[in-house]
Amino acid sequence: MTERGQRWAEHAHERLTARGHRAGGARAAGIDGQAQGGGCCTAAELADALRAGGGRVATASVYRSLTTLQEAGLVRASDLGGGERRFELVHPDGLHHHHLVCRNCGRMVPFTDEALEAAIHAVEHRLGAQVEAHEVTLHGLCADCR
Amino acid sequence: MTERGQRWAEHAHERLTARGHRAGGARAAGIDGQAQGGGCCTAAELADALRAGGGRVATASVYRSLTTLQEAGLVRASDLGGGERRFELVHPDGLHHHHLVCRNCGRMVPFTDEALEAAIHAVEHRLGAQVEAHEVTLHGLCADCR
DNA sequence: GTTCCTGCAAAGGTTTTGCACCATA
DNA sequence: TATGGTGCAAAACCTTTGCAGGAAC
Repeated sequence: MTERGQRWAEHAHERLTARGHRAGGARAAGIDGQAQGGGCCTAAELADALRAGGGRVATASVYRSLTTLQEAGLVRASDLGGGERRFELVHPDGLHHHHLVCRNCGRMVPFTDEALEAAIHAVEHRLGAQVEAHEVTLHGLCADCR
Repeated sequence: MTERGQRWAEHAHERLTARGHRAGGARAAGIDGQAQGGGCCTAAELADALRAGGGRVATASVYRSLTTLQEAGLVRASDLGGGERRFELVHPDGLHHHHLVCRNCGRMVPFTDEALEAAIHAVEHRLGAQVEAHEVTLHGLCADCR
């Protein structure tokens, strides 16, 4: 697990406890699994990962944990295509990234870009809207596969 | 149907014929339904629209038509959340738009933005990737609901 | 001890597949 | 006429919900 993921996991456990939630196995699967997986996992992947480690967890409970994490603003659901919902970490420092999905190797390459964020902010102003979240997904070939 | 949608429908029928596909009822539902619906419909909506007009079409066939349209580069699937896949028109002039999804009224507000496109193009270059398609989705409140 | 979380099972929804029939070219 | 598209039905898939048991506080 990356140090950044570790920090997020601690932050997530603390925030859930502060909100009055209890700590159980499925919650650990949701949080620690996300932190270890880098934060772009499906519910089934998280459940499988915990079961592979000897744990016993129901996929349904992972969904429930992820719903709780969403409500607490700790993860965000995103459909990158493929019919399955993936869940991303929301870091306390506010930094977030977007994704390039490679159609050859299937990898998801995360990236950040200030100009992109600025452009989105400008669109928000121009439309008179109030943007609370946004996602950008690029489809094509990653640098390795090109 | 808008004139732009009309042009797209003719273009789509021509391209499918050129690719050796035959014209049937479900294909008409896929193409004409998309053109009339403005190009942001689910498969079920397209099937219902045709059935409301007295036609008889299976939802499964609409899915098959949409798959064919995707392979021909005439529509693009996008998950805007909500668990259902929506299909958007791909216009021959290359112009495309993105969406603001209002969490209050549920409306999808389309928009275009050159600075946004430029920023994405710059990201593509910086990553050394080859971007073939991209989508930007904003979530929040539209101008009316704010 | 009480409340909430969890596992299991079943239901719900969307999308895909199998197969025989029919229409297009 | 031969091929591919179509409708119907069933399967497959992901996600949600109900319920009783168990764990956390």
